[in-house]
Amino acid sequence: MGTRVARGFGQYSGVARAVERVGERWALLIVRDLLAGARRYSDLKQSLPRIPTNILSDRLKELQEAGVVRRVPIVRGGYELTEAGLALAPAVLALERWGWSALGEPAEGEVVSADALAVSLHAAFRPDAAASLPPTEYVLHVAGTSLSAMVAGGGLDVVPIGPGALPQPHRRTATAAPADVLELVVEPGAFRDLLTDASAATSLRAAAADIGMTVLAGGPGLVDRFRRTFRIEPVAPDDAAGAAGEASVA
Amino acid sequence: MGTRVARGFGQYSGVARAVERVGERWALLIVRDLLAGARRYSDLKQSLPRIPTNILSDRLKELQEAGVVRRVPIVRGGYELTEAGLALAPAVLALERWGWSALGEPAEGEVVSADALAVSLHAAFRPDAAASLPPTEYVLHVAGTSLSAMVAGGGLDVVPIGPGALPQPHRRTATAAPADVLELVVEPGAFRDLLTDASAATSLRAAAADIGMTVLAGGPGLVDRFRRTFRIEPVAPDDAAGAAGEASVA
DNA sequence: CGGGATCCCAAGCGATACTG
DNA sequence: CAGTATCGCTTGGGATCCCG
Repeated sequence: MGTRVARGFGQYSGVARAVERVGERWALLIVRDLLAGARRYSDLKQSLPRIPTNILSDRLKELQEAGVVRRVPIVRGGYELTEAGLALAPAVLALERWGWSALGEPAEGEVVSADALAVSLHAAFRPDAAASLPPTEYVLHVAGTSLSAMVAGGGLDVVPIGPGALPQPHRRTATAAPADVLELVVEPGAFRDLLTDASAATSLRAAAADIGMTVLAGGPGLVDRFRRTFRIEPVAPDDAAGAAGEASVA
Repeated sequence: MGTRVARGFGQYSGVARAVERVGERWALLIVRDLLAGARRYSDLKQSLPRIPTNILSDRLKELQEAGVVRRVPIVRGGYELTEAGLALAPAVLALERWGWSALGEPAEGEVVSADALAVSLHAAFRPDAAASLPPTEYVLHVAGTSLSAMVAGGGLDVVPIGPGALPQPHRRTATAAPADVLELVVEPGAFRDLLTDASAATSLRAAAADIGMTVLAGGPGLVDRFRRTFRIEPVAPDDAAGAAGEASVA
């Protein structure tokens, strides 16, 4: 049939409703990619290489029925988030932050897409830290994909670089070119270390080459600026022998 | 087999990892209930009436492997969240808030559990608003379950009422009895209206009986205080004819 | 009796092939 | 390019059964 009557959980609850709408396999990854901007069917298929085409088709239909996604009027095969879909941003970014704590090294065959990277940057972005820093452009090359993150005055704007399909109405308002530009080539694992603040805190620039990162452009100190602008707090590793009394939401 | 090798998405990404760990059907609802406190197998089975017992068993095993859940040392059949599991709170609460916007009326046969209710209150809680209000206890009776929410100085503590299993180490520190106590009996739909701030803003107390709510105890004004303390912003309904240019995370 | 494990069937998922 | 159709395989659902 394709479109399927969502199997409920029999609960009158917020998360139950949320999971009914965006909890099917692949659905939240589609939402994540659309959070980076409107995309066409083939764009999604490319940034989600392992999704079967029928599943992508089914999910897009279901997400439309759920009021999360709608078609872009003019563009053939174009999809974008509705208001309700955009409202998922806090939840998706929270999951993104949580997922980073478990992100280990990339497994065999795992890819990094530009959209995923863009959302990671949004999840890691610290507006208040950025507000007190001079405008900066960060150009990142990670695992074959490239993007540019403009940071100015507490705001963040990420756009993919390259033969970008679907010209976005990116409101990168013609601000004067930023004084500082940092351009990095990083391997996925090194990118995680960059954001996660893990081990190499101070010796990072020195050991840059060792951990899979090379600075193409940008003076010293810009890497530190990046790390103050983008950071995800790691979660304490699971303690098998934790003391008692642990419960309840913070 | 039971425990299953998690099917990956082939993505090196935070949300992909998150969904691999807690994205299976029912998993996030289990986490939600455990966010309300440690629970036993039978407690979970009761608050999730429609979960097949084998699925509950499988999920608990998987969540343990994922480092999200661990067994409670002494209690037989007791489960609780690990540090990593607790770190899911922001994501679960964000999903809870989003889900409320789509929560409509309860469908036939849908239940409301005390744990779900407790998480809803946490999701709706406004610490800054609460900080400027006098300490208050809210006793809610919704669809057969009851709970007490203590609000004092920007803090919230929710405990179920009744023959509560698994005596929680609830750090409801022996604060002096709150000056004000509001006790309500609300139907599920009315509870949603209470939180969602929807239509009946001012005429709420007058129309209390009409919308399925009765005040058992508490002076006038306490309902308004409740609504200032607990509120979830609704999401604009999906506009099928929205203008162009909508994209990117906020 | 609470805490699970086993079974079977239906539904969802994945891979491939195919069409407007 | 943007999907639809088909076909095995895997998972979830529901009932039953087992074990301490």
